[in-house]
Amino acid sequence: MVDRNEGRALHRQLADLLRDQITAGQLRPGAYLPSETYLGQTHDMSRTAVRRAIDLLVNEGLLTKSRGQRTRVREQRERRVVLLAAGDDVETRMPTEAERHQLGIPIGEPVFVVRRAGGRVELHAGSSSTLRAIG
Amino acid sequence: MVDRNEGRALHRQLADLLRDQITAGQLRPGAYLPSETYLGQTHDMSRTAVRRAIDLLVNEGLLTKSRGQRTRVREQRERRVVLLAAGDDVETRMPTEAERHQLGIPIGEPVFVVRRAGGRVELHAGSSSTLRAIG
DNA sequence: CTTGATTTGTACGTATGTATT
DNA sequence: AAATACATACGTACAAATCAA
Repeated sequence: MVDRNEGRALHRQLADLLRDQITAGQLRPGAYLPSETYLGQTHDMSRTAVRRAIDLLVNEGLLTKSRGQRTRVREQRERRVVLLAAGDDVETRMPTEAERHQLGIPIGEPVFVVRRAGGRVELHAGSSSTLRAIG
Repeated sequence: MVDRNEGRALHRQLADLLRDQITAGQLRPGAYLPSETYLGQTHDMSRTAVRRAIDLLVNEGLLTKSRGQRTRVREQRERRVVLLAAGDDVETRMPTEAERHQLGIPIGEPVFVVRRAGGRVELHAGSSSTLRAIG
């Protein structure tokens, strides 16, 4: 329940509620969220605050939005296995805008940066890759 | 230059300008951004739009904010090396709120999820870890 | 195919609170 | 204590994409 006297920001409280519903499985991958307007009415807060709550979860990788469509719980993508040989290094970070569009990565999903022992650098979408060390 | 007739959202245009200045090295790690108010005046847009631009870059891991202080370009943290043995699997994702606070991870930084061949699962802050496969 | 309703996106303004300088 | 800077919260209006009749 969102409580104005709790001291925490309304949008953070709503984000927590929705996050809990997602992790508890009440909102399953692919499920549609209620509209921003409806969420605002039912939780007695402005659409602005609702949007900020949703944005938090989008950036955590839990939700996807697109204009005109309802917001949905993100579905796990099939993961390809990327093999790591001895000496390969890996970092992770958020993609640049350009990388996001090139690789088709949604907001809220990081990338792997793989530096092969030979020096070559590869970029892999984090949401659809699993690295496996094989030595 | 931000152009209202360009068709793209003002905050996206400003985010692009700032991102370019960061990647070009004109805004170096640790550097302070101008205040939201000043950016709004100089680019002729509302503070609201400026804040949305900055939020984009925070979620890309390029900026850090904290209340009362000016916004800064994020500095690279020292990276610890985490060794991967044959059979270890790695995924990457954004941390949950709880994980972010436990591990002291700023907004916009992903985590490594390392599944050891034995079955144990480790979490490593992406911004301060490099994985190295050793076989 | 067209229309109208729904839903998210952009943009502004205002006011107030809280933390830092 | 005062000024500065970011945070929260509301309201309004309109645009653009999608959906449903």
